[in-house]
Amino acid sequence: MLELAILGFLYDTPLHGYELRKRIAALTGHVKPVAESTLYPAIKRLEKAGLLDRATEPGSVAAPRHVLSLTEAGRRELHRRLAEPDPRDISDENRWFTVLAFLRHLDDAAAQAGVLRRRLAFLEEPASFFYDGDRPLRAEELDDPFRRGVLTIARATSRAELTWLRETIASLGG
Amino acid sequence: MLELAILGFLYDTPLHGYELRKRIAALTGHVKPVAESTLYPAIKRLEKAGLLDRATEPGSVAAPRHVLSLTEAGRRELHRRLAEPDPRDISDENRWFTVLAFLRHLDDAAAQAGVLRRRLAFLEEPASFFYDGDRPLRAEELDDPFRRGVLTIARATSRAELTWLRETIASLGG
DNA sequence: ACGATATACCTCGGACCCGATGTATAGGTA
DNA sequence: TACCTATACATCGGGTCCGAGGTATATCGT
Repeated sequence: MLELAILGFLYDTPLHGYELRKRIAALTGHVKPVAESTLYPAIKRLEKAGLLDRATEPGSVAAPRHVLSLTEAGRRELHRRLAEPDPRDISDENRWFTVLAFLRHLDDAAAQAGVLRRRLAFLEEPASFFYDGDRPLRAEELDDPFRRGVLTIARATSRAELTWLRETIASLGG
Repeated sequence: MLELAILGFLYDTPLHGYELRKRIAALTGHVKPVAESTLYPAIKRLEKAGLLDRATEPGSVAAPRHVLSLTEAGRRELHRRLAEPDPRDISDENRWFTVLAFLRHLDDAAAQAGVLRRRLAFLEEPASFFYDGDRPLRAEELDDPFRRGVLTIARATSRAELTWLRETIASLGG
């Protein structure tokens, strides 16, 4: 998820680590903060894998900046991660939102629609958080008000997203 | 999140690891699967910390079961984790849902309302995923249909949850 | 002159997580 | 007979993540 965000932001324009940190904080930080001690090693990983280039520039304010840019391999890797997301990227909303935030970088509309269709299939499966044996329970069947809340919220999300997915897939010519 | 689920399920009734695994899979597994090799070490951690007791029983079908039950310290720890959730438990929906799934174990209605109020405060803060400088952007201001989708879905979730939170806090006498 | 804050990067240890793999037993099925 | 699935537990290595702490420079307020 973090690596996808790094690749996604750098696809648009080269950035140094500190600026990257601020952009990632703006994107997902209010929900899932990312520590500096997570970001810098992640940058090193991607650099070591040949996906990033580093160019040292004199710092405009303080210490020298390491301006990062995607290599050709990095651009390909971003496309690969967007076109063939991990199952977790589909099911986990945090990761899914990160995919959506950068899906425009996949310039093929059919490939974009394919990714949306995978999320659609996931949401259309009958699933709950609470079961009676194998049968998924509905909000109305629960006594616990907090568990009822979980289902109420999840259902609202699911409805909004299903509507949006179907519209968007249609508008992509899928 | 995993540890909270273990403590939460065992609060109701003793269970062996394999059954615990199935319950956790039913609760959060469709969104965020938990591997066996994550569960068993987590059980050991909690046991080592004195929160769990283990009693070996002959297996009803196959290998002998290790039936796990909460110690008094384990019950206190669950209450503590529910009453004073980590900030991440409030902001991250996956973790928040786990808190909600077991919040009924906190028998004090005022404490329950306090936890809901923390989530309410988080949702009432003006936040987005995308910004123009410091100003959070609305869905309508975005050209990118995928990013617009993120905000559309997030807004639907937020609205449903705000309504539910306010109702539930009121009904708790908060 | 002093401290706080922002910029800009980094390391270390410990905790956590996962995939792969292993060890058994029992039941079904080809 | 052979294999697959389910039950039930566990370890190992590699990787990821975070909090705490460290190193500088520049700016601003007091």
